[in-house]
Amino acid sequence: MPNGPSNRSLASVYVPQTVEKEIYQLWEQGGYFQPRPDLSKRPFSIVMPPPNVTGSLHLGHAWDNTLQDIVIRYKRMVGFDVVWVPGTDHAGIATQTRVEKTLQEQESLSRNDLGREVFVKRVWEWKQKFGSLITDQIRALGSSCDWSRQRFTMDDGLSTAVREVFVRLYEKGMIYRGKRIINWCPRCATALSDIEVEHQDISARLYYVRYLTGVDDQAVIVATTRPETMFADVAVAVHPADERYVSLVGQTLHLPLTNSVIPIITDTYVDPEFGTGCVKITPAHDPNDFEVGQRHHLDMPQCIDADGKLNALAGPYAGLTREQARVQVVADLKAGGYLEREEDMVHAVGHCSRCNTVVEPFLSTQWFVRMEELARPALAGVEAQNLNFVPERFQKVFIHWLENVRDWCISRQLWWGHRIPAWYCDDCGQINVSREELTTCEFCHSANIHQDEDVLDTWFSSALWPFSTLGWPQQSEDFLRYFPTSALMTGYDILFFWVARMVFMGLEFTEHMPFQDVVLHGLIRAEDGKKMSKSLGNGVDPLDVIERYGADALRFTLATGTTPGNDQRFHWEKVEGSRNFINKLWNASRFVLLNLSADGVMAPLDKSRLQAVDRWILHRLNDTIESVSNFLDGYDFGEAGRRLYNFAWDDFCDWYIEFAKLSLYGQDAEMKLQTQAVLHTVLDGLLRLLHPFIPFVTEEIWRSLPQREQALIVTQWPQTQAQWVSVEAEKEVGLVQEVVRAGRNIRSELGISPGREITMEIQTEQSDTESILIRSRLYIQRFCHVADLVIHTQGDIPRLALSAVVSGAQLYVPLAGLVDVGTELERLGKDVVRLQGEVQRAEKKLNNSKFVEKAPSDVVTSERNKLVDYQEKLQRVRQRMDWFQSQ
RNA sequence: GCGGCUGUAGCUCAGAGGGAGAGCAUCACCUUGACACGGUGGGGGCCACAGGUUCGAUUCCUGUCAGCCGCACCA
Repeated sequence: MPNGPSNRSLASVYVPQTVEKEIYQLWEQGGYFQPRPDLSKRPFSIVMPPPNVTGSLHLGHAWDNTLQDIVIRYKRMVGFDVVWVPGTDHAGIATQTRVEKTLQEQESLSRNDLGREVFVKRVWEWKQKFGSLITDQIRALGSSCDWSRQRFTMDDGLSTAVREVFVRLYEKGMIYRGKRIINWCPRCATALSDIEVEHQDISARLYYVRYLTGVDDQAVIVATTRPETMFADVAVAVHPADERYVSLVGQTLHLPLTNSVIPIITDTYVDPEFGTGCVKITPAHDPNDFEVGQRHHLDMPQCIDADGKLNALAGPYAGLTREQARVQVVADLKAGGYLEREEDMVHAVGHCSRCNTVVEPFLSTQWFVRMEELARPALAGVEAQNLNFVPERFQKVFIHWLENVRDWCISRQLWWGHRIPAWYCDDCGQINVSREELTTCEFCHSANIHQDEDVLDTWFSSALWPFSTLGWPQQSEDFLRYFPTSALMTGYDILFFWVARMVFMGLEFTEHMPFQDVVLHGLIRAEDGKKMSKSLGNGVDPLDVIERYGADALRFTLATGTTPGNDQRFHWEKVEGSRNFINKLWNASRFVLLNLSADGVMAPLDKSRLQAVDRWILHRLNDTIESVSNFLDGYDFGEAGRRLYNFAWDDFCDWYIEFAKLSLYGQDAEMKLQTQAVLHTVLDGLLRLLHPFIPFVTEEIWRSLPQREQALIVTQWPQTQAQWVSVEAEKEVGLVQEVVRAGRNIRSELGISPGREITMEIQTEQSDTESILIRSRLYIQRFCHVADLVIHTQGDIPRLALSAVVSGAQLYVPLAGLVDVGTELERLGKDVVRLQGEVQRAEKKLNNSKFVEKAPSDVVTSERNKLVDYQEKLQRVRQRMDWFQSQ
C-alpha cells in the first residue's frame, strides 16, 4: 500500500466522509478485491444477489451486502482464495415499466409508438445512464467485491447461458408451450408466475343467481363472486353424490341476460356444503373451472380480454372493465329478478406483486417449465444434506414449496428481457427452438418464419446466476475454480423466487448444488415494525445514513442488529450508537498512538515481564478472537459484532487503557515499554477483528500504525495463542475490578465530590488476596481517588468508616465527618438483604441431596464456593451492622 | 386448513438447562492529561400464561392467549 505518514496525529473526532472514498480507492486500485492466483489457497466464492440495474440501493441491499462483505473480508484474511462476484439484474417488468413511465411523462409516447426495436434501444440507453448508480452505491458501502468480474444478466455470456438452458430443457421435453390458464396482470399486460401473485383477503359479496331450467319457473341457484364472467359460463356443476340435484343432471339451463344454454354436469370438485352446491363453470376465467373444463372437454370461451375489459361475447357489456361490468351485471340481474340474494364474504384474491392490480386468471398460450423432474433432484439433494440452511428452519419451508410446486410459466409479454429462442414456421407450422438466430425453418427450410414475441421471466436468467456469471456454459477457469460457490446470502423473501430456482437449475446443468450454505436474513423494517415502502413513505435511504454517519456506522448497525433469519427494525439511534462506538475506537487508537515510543519501535512482548493487567487483556483478546471466529464461521454476525463491541469498549477502553496509564505515566521505563507493546498488540488485533465490520475506519487507523507491512484488508486474521490463556490473571483483575467498583460505589452513594481524596483501608485474612491488593494498590488509589491506602491482614477495624465487602476482603473508608449511622445502617441493610437472598438460593440447592448427587461435580463445587463466599460476605456486613447498632 | 416466527427492563433487542443482560431512555455526580459521539455510580424485570420433563426451566416439551409471516383453499 502507499505509505501514509506513520504516527501522524489523529483528530479527536473521526470524520468518515473525508476518509471513506479515499480508502475505497486505495483498496480498489491495490487490486485487493481480486483473487490472487494462488492455488495453494482454498477457494471461497460468493455471488452477489444482483440488484435491479436501474434501481437504487435500499436498506435491504445494504444489510445483505454488509453481511456478505463481512464474510468475504473475514475469509480473505483467514487465507482463502476469495472471490465475490457482483452484478446487476435486468429486472424485466420493473425496468420496462419505469422506462415506459418516463417516456410517457417526458415525451407523451407509449412503447407502441416507438416500436419494439426503438423501445428496447431506449431501455439500453437508460441502463447505460443509470446502471452505474447502484454499483456506485455498493461501493459507498465498502463492499469488497471483484468489480473486474461484474456481470449483467443480459450480457452476451449470460444470454448465451440462458439460451443454452432453454434449448436443452426444450429438447428434453422439460419446457413446453401450451394453452393454459395463467395469472394475467391487465395493467402490466403480461403473464405472471404463481409466486408473483400475492393473495390478499378482500371483503366481497357472494351473489346467488337463478339459472332457469326453462321448465316452468324451475331454477338452479348458483353462487358466485364473479357474476361478470357468466357470459363465458359453459356449464353448471354439482357434486355427483348431491341428492338435491340428481334429477337435474344432464338437463340444461338458460343463462340469465344472454339466454345461452348450458348443461348441468357433475364433478367431485364441487363442495356440496358451500353456497348452494351448484357452481357455474367458466373454464377461461378460473383455474379450478379450467380443470373441470378439461376433464369434461368443455368449450373455453373468453369474455374478458387481455386489457381487463369485456368483449363481444358479453354483448351489451362489451367494453366495460371487469369492475364496471360486475356492477352493471348485478344491477341487471336484480332488475330481471335473477338475483336470489347476496351475502357478504371475505376471500383471498390474487394481486400482481408488482403493481397490486387484481390478477385475472386468463387462458392463453404460454411457455412453461415442467417442474416435477427438476424438483425431484433438488429435494433429494436437500434431504441428503447437500445444502446447509442457516438458520436450519428454512429447509422445511424450502422442501414444502418444492414438494408442491407447479409448472413454471416463464413467458412474459414484455420487450425488455431475453427473447424466447423459438421461431414459428408460417408454412409447415413447426416450432424451431435454437441456440442460433434462425432465418429458415429447420423442418421445411421455408424462410417464412417469425420469432416468438415474448421474453423470459427475469428469474429464469437469475436462476443461472451462480454459474452463468462464472463463465458457464464454457468450462472457464473461473467456473472450474469457483463453482460450486461457497455460500449464498440473501433475504428469506426470495427463497422461492431465486434460491430454489438456482438449486434446481444448478443441479440440472452442473450436477452440483450451486452453493454449500444458504444464509438467509430477514427484512429491514421501519421503526414501528412496518415494512418500508414507497407508498407509506417510511423508507430510509442508506445513502442518507452514510452521508450523516458514515458507511461503517451503517454497517455496524446492520450487522450487530442481526439475529439469524429474523427481521430487524431501523432506528437512527442505533446508527448513532454505532457512530459513537467507531469514534470510541478512533480515540482509543489515538491514545495508543500518542503513547507509543517516538521511534515507533516496539519491544517484543516478554511474558515474564508482563503485569497481571497485561496478561488479563491478552487473555481477553484471545478469548475474543476465538469466539468471534466461531460466530463468523457459523454466520452469526450479530453475536460476533456484539462481542467485539464489548471487548473494545468495556475491556480495552474502560479498563485496560486506564490501567495502562499508570505504567505509561510512571517511572519504570521497562514496564512502560511492555505496556506500549501490549497496547499495540491489542489494538493491532482489535483492528483486524473489527475490519470486516467497519472496514474504513480500521483501515484508516491502520495506516497510522507503525510496523505495518501491508493494507489491513489483506493482513492475516488473528490466531488464538495458548500462551495468552490466563485464568490467574482473570481472577486477579476480577478482584481489582471488584474493589474499584466497591470503592467508587461508596464514593458515589455518599456524595463524596470527585476531587476529594479519601483514605481507604482494606483488610483481608488471605495472603494471596493481600499480595494481589498490594500489587494493584496504585490502580485502586487512582481509580478510587485514594490518597492513603492501607492494606493489612490484621489489626483494628476502623471505627467511624463506610464499608463494603468483596470476595475475601473488606473495604473501609474512614470519613468521620460523612458517616451517618442511620444512612450507613440503611446501606448495609440493603446489602444484607441481597446477600441473604444469595445465601438462601445456594443453600437451598446444596441442601437438596438430589442436586448434589445428580448435578455435574463442577456445578456443585462452584455452588459450594459461592455459598462460602456469600456467607462470609454476609457475616462481615452483619458484624458491621452490629457494630454500628451498638454505638 | 398446513407450516413457521415472536412474546425478557419505559423503548429496541441479545442471551442461555445451574447466580436475569446490552444499547437507548431515565436519575445523580463529573471539563480526571484518547474520547461529552465521553466518564462514574444508581433505579428499573413473577423472562406472556398453564401444565409437563428434570436434582434444577426464563431456556427443553405440550397446550393456551397475543402479535406477525409464509403456503394452500375459497363458487
